[in-house]
Formats: sequence, C-alpha cells, structure tokens
Amino acid sequence: MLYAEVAINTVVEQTYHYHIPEKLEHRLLKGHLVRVSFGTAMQPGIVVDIHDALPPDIADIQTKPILALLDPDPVMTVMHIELGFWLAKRYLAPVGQCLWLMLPPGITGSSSVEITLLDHEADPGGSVQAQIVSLLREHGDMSRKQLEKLMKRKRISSALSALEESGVIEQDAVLAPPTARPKTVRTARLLIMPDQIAAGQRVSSGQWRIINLLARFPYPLDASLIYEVTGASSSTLKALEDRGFVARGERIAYRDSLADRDFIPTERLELTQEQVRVWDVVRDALNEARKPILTRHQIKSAISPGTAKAVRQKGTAFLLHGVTGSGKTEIYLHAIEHVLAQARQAIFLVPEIALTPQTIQRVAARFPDQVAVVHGSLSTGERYDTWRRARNGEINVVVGTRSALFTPLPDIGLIILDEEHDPSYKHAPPFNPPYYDARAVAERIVQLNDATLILGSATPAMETFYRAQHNEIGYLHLPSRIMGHRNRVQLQAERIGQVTRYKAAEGSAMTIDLPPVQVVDMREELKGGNRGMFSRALQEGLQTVVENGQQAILLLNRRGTASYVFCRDCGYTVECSRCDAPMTYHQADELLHCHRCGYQTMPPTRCPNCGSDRIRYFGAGTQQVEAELSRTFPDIRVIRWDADTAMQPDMHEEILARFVQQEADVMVGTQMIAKGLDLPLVTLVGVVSADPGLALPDFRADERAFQLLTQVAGRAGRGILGGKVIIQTYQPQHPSIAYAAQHDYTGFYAHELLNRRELGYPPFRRMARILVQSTHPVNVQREAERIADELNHRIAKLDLSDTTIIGPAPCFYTRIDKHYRWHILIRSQDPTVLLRGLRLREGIYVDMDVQDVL
DNA sequence: AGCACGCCGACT
DNA sequence: GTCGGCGTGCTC
Repeated sequence: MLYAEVAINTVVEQTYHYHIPEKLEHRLLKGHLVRVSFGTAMQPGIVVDIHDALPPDIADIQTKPILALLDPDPVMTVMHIELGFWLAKRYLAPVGQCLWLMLPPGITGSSSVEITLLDHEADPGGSVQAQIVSLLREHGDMSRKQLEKLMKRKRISSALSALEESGVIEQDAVLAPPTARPKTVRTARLLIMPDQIAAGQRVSSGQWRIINLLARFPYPLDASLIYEVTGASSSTLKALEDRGFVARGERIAYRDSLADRDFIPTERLELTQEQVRVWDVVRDALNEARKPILTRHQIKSAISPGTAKAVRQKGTAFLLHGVTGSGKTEIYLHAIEHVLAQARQAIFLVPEIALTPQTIQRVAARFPDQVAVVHGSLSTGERYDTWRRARNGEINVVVGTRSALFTPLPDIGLIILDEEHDPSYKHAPPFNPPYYDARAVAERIVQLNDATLILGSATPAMETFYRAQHNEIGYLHLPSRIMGHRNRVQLQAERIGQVTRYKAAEGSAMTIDLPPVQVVDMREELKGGNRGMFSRALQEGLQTVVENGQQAILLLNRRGTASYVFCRDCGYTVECSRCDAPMTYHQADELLHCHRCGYQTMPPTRCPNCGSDRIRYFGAGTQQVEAELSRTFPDIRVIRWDADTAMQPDMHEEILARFVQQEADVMVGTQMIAKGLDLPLVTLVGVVSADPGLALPDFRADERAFQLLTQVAGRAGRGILGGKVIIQTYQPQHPSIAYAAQHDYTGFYAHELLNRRELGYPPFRRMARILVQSTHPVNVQREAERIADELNHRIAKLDLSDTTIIGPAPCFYTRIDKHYRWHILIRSQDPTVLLRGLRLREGIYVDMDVQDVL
C-alpha cells in the first residue's frame, strides 16, 4: 500500500497521511492537489511526499483514502514544497498556509457541509431537532453555515448527529468547485471555400465579408476579431453556421494584464566600463550556477516520487549598490537575457507596481511577449491564468510585488529585488501568515534552485550591507551616475544652449555628480521673521524653476504625522473614535479623515470640549503645500501625488505621465514620489519638512529617514540641466539629514551600526514582534502580560542568555480600527528557539524579522 | 478552521 | 437536573 503525506490549508502544524486508492496508485505525484476528508470536513490538500509505509508513530491507525485528484498536473514543484516547509519553520506558521502561498486564489472552492432532509414527515423529539426539521421544511436543504445562521446559534452538531442517526437528515461534507476557471472565447472557421458556394445561393454582404476573411486563415479566428474586422454581428455568424458554411467553436484564452498595452521593443544598451566590471561578475555567477538544461520530460520526472533529492543547495547572492541613475536596471536586464538564453526563468521584484511603471515598461519592452506581471490587484481570473501559464513554462519573466516570488516557474535561474531596502518586501499583519521577508525567501529559492540573486539599491538595508561587508553575500558597486552617451549628451546640450556639467567617464559614456544638497535650518528662518512654509532658499529655487520653464518636486515626509484640527483655547484635538488617532482635514471634501481606518466625519465648528469657536487647522499636508504654493506663485501649475489623488492603482501612472509631459511645474507628494522615477526635467527637489518620522519609536526610524532623503535627493538633476536639493529641517545636525546631504551612505551606515551594536538590534541579533490586538483594552494588556510572563519563564528555563524581551507595551499606534494594540519585542540570535510551540489565540501575531514596530 | 469533550453557572 | 457558556485538544 502506498501512502500520501498531505498538507491541509488550515492552522494545523502537521501533515497527515492518507492511503492511495488503486485507481490513483501510479498517477499520484508530489505536488498534486487532492481532495481528502479531514475531521468532518472535506478539504483540499497538497501531496508533499509519497511513502510505501506509514511512519511508526501512526503505524496502527486507520487511514482515510485520497478521494480525488483536483488537477491532473502537479500544482507545485518539489522545490516549492521544500520552500513551504522552510517558510513554516522560519516564520513559525502552519505548513498548509505556507504552501498555499504558491497557489492562486480560487483554485479550490470552499469547504462546507450540506444538509438534506430525507424524512419530510418526521416529528423528532427535542425542541432543537424539531426546529431544525421545520426550518429545512420551510427553506429547503441548505448548508450547515446557513442553518446555524437561521437557528441563531452555533451548537447544533449534537442535534444534527441525532437527526442523522435516526435517518431524518443526511450530512454531506463537500468541496465546492474552483471559483477560478479558464476563460473561453468563441471562435469560428470556414468549412467550405468561397468558390464552392454555388452561384444560386443567396449570401448577404455581411456573410461574404466573414467568408472572405476566414478563407485567408487556415485556422479558427476569434469571433470578437471577426466582428471587429467585418462589422458583422453574431447573428450573421450564426446564420453561416446554420447553413453549414462555418463551424463555431471555442478556445481557452489567457487573461493577461499586459495584453492591451503596447511596448516598443528595445535593444540592450552598451555598458560603461564600470557596469562591465559588475556585469562580468554577475555573468560568471550565472554561468557557474547553470544547471544542465532540462527537457519538459525531465522536469516532469523531477517532480515524480523518488527523485526529490536531486535539488542542490547552492546559489549566489549579490548586493548591487548603485546610486540613483548608476545603471542598475541595465545590469538586471543583461542578467535576465542571460538566464533566458540558458532556458531558465527570472523573477523581477519591485516594491509597488503602481509606483514603478517606468521599470516595468523597460522590462516588458526588452523581452516582448515573455513577461507577465503579478501583484495584488490582479483579478482572480488574471492571477489564475498567469499562474497556469507559468506552470506550463509559457512565461519566462515574472515582474511583480513580493507575492510574485511564489509563481510556480519550473526552473528559476535568477531573482532580482530592486530597491531591496523597501519595507514593502516584508509581509506583515494584518495580512495572513506566514509573515515572510521576500529577501530571505528569495535567497532560499536561489539556494534550492542553484540560481542567482541580485539585491539592488542606492541605500541598502543595514542588514544587507552588513552581510556584504562580512562576505556573506557578494558586493557589487556602481558609484557613478550615467547621463548617457557622450555624443547624445553633447548634442542635447548644444540644442538648448547649456554648458553641461558632465564629465567624460571611461569610454564613450558621460557621468555627473550627485546634486548639491542645501540644508536649511528652519529655526533661523523663524528668527529672520519668515513664518511661512517655504524658506527663502526654497522660494528662490522655485522662482528660478518657474522662470526657466523647468520642474520641481516637493516632498513631505509625513510618516507618523498629519495635519489635524485643534481648539486654540483648550487644546482639544479631534481624534478618530475607533483608532484614538488625530484625524486629518481634507480640503477636497471638507471632511476629517482617519488615515488608519478610513473613518470620515464633519469637522466641528465649535470645540466639543469647551464650546469655543476658535477651531484651527494645524500641520502641513500636501493640500496645504499646494495652497501655499499657489499663494506664493500665482501662475505655478501644481500636481499632487499622494494616496488621495491616486485613488486607483492606474491613477499613479496617469499623474506621473502628466508631470512628465510638463502639464505641471511642481509635483507635491509624500514618500511615493521618492521611488524609482526618472524625471530629467526636474532641477529642484525640496523637502518641505524632514523632521516628522525622525522621532518615531522605531529602531529603523533613522534608517528610513536617511533612505527617503537620499532617494528623493537622487531625483534632482538627472537631466543635462543639472539640479539641486533643499532640505528644510529644525534639526540640521541629525545624522539622517547630515549624511543624506553629503550623499554619504557608508558614513551613515557606520554611524547607525554603532547604535545597533550597542542596543543589540539587527543586524547583530534578529528581532521578532508579538502583536496583541483586541477591541477590549483590558484584555489586550492582560494577554500581552501573560505572554511576556511565559516568555520570561521560558528564557529562564531554556537558559537563553542572548535573548532579551522589550515590553509588553502599547504600540505607537495604540488603537487601529477599534482594536487596541500591545506588543512584545524579542531580540535574539534566533527568536524561533524561544517562540516555537507558543500557543497563539485569536488576535495574536508573531512577526519574525519585523520591519515596522509602530 | 471545525468539532468533541469537559467543566462551570443559570435556567425550566 | 439539563442547557449552553467556552477553554483545550485533535483531526491521518
């Protein structure tokens, strides 16, 4: 007898064994999606292994059978199964949940229990049973969930089993069919050649147009195409079918989010000598890692039982440290091209699809028809189709956000994480576990697949740079900004009559220094009598930009702050009733918004506390900056880019496109404008206020601030016009500001590393966070204290001298959407030792390698 | 996740 | 005395 070890998608930690029925005996493979009975429910499961005997500890139990195969092809490879187990161990999450990361939503339907009334005349004793029977008589058969709802109670199992026992009802656990299905489109083909149609037969002009079109193609055409080309309608096509001239059919069509977009194919660019040195190292690694090319048959047999051990543990990881504009993307594109030539696939991760349209454009244009985009806002159908195409080996490059890592590509040769320092690479509550870090997962995939990882950034995460310094990963450096080919730059400069600041680099490329940064001390501005939002320097800078027809970016670092409403007499501030956070005034709808939960309310005209009518709006939002700009420079055209103006994902691209096309002189925005944009006409970047975000109780606050300022500073002067950066602050000596002003990454790194070492923070120890949430303030605190007690007890018992606990304490955001929040932070070489097997109730989340502790 | 089992207070 | 609350442990 053969047994399948199955992982089920619930919060159980273990796997379960089922015997393989005869009809599946030689068909069942690792990675197959199956239907099994689990407890009383019907559940989907993944076959993670196949054994010829049960493990000794359960040798004498009665196993249930594998009931059905839900997909004829394995839904994941052995590599993906192994990755799932690794995720479960590292992030302390149920293995089923980890494996389900690799599957598209909707691949299985939901599990339920259907109840059928067999004896309509039955009159059972017991009020609960009688009630159930009368409800079934009244409403007809239904699911157990519906019945519980109608009964307004949960405890009906004993009554149900009694009814089933006496033959009154039947309970049937079912697994619904998948909600995601292949999409089919109608097609038509010609059965008869035009010249075979007899002269006497009456054929309308619409029918002739269809016949002539179809006659030109020896295969079926999509009906939609036929209608579009001929102008005929479906009734015309139907008429042709009825006359036997045409056969209609259907084909499976892939839903593709890139399908309706045109990309102009581009060629590879010539590398500078600096890039060549980097590329040589990457290419050698790719060649070193290259496995023999597998045929489709070999790939299939690699996922069959018994050959699992073939997975090698190798792979190479690099940090590609390059300032903005240093040509990192061209290295990525060269590497992708190289692995595609090896018949392997590549994954290219970006922080957010909506904020990096230019990057996606470049990848899609370089590899036409080989790229798919994977991210959270795809429809279920698009995700499902992309997933199937990937599994079938029809996609070579996946571009996407962190979840794209789990696309079931058969032979991953390269993973790129662009802007690797970005916090969005960490999956964290309130999402579902596992709370993985895409950087660590990518490294694991690369090991399992004998592939290559490139982590790219101008401002690498402390942990990443530390690892590069200690030779745990390779270090590649691109210190110069490239402005383009010498001849092209020269021509452009002559055309606009500008003396360039370019320097001839080695070879034919030209480079340019990073823009000068001026730090303005706003305390001095106040002393000088300037109480406005813009310093004199920034005003002059904006004036110059307007006069010369150039462009500027104004950044507001609002992390952890907002403009709020307060009473001048008693100091009362309007707070969200569900989050206890100050509410933000929005000019557009004249309402107060809560940025945590989205709650909206009317601003008060009188103070609810003291009755005063001296209500004031305080603090600067993007709207206020916009208003102040228009006041100071009446003719200036301003465009605002923030979460409010870009409500839908595609709005980002539109706003950006309008700015690129010079429909505005100044763009005002928050963090998002600092991401990977290439805006050659921007000659001035102003940071209106660098201070918010510096004082946050988060050990990464300084790092984040430095990264943001450095990134946004890199936006200036990318064209031949040059540029400058002005940072306004009340603490000009702050390391995050001072080092950013010097474009001094290593200086900041060295400074910050001392802090981290002193406090035992990452990269010296790993940090985990236990987050406790509840709608009851007393419960959260009590639960957090209970967990902390248990952890301290365990530390003593296990003698974990390197493990320290911070808290329990209320989180910085003490309440979000009615939930009070407390947390416990754990610093340790390996927090999983302490946290393994910890009992977690509802509302408790373990976040390993936590990125954000607010 | 469900569901059973088991121990406690509050009802006919 | 039973009904129903929920804390605890198990599902191959």
